[in-house]
Amino acid sequence: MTLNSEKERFIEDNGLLFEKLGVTRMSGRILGYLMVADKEKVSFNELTAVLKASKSSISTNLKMLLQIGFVKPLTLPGERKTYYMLSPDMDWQAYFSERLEMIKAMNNMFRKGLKLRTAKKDNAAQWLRKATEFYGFIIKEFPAMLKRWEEGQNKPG
Amino acid sequence: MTLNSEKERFIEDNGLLFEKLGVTRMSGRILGYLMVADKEKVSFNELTAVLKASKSSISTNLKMLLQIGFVKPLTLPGERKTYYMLSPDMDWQAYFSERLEMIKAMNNMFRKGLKLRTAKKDNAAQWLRKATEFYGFIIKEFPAMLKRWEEGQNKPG
DNA sequence: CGGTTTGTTCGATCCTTGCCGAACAAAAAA
DNA sequence: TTTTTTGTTCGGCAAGGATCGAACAAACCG
Repeated sequence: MTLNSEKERFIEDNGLLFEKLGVTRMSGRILGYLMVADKEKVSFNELTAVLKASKSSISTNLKMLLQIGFVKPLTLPGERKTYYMLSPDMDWQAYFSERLEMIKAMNNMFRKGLKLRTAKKDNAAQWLRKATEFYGFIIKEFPAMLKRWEEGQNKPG
Repeated sequence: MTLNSEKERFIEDNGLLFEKLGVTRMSGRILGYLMVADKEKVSFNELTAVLKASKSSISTNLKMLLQIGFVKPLTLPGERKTYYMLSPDMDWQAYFSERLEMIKAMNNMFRKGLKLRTAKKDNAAQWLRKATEFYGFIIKEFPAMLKRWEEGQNKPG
C-alpha cells in the first residue's frame, strides 16, 4: 500500500496524460495505480489512501472508468467491499469504435457546411468536399482495421 | 457580412463540437464561419464583427488554426490586410499523423507500466500486454491506411 | 510629422469544472 | 438498536483557461 517514487511518478504522469486527452487527472491516476499496483485487486479505500484523494473524487472517477470499460468490479463471498481491477476482458475495439463517433460528428459538420453554402465550386467548397472524402475514408476503413485485429487475435494460438 | 440563422447555428454548433474535442470554442466558430461564408477570403476585422468577438481572441485562435494547418493567410498586392481562407492544400494525412502521437504516448505508458510491475503474469500484466499489442497494431496499421488514401488520391482521375 | 489601419500582447475577469468535505444512505455487525 | 463499514451525492471552493479590454507596435497614409 506504499509506493516507490518511480511508481508514484508513473501515476502522476498518467494523470497528466489523461488530462491532455481530455479526461480527468484523477481517473488517470486511478488507472495508473491499477497498472503498477502489483496486486490483483484494489479496494476503494486503498485508492483514497494511496492517491491521497477524497472519497467523492474516487467515487466519481471510478464510476467513469467502469463506464468506459477499463475497470471491472470484483466482489468476493463473505466480503462487503467491492474491489476493482483492470478489466480482464477489456474490449479495445469497442473503445476505439466509440472514439470513431467524434470523427463521424466532424464529418457531419463538413457535410452540413457544404450544404449551407451557395457557392459549391470555390475553394471552401472544395476544402469541404475533400474533408468529407477523407473522413469518409477513415470511417469506412477503420472498422475494417479493427476487424483485422480481431481476426489476428483468434487464430495465432 | 450578415448571416442567416441557419448559418449562425452551424457556427455555434461547430464551436461546441470543437470544445468537445478539446479545442477552444472560438477556433471552432472561426472555422465554422470560413466553411459557410460563401466568399473566398475573410479578413481579420470581418471575423471580429461577424463573431462578435474581441480582436485578442480572434488573433489567438486564428494563429492556432494557422498553426495546425486548417487555415492559410492570403495577401494581395496593394492591400495591407491579411485575408484568411481554408487551406487550399490542406494536408489531412499530416493532421492525422499528428493525432497518432497521442496513441503513441498511451502505448509508452502501457509499456512503462508493465516494466514497473514485479508480477508479469497476473491480470494487470496481461491487460497491459494486450493494450500494448493493440496500440502497437494501430500504430503500425494507421500509416498504411493513410498511404492507401494517398494512393487513392493520385490515380482515380 | 501626426493619424489611421491592422493586428499583437498582456493583465484582468469570468466561467467552467475537478476536487473536497460534509451530509446522507444502506447494509452488516455488535 | 446503535455503531461501523462502504460508499454516494450535493453544495461550495479554488484552479485553470478562454475571452475580453486596453495598451502597445508596426506599417502605411496624408
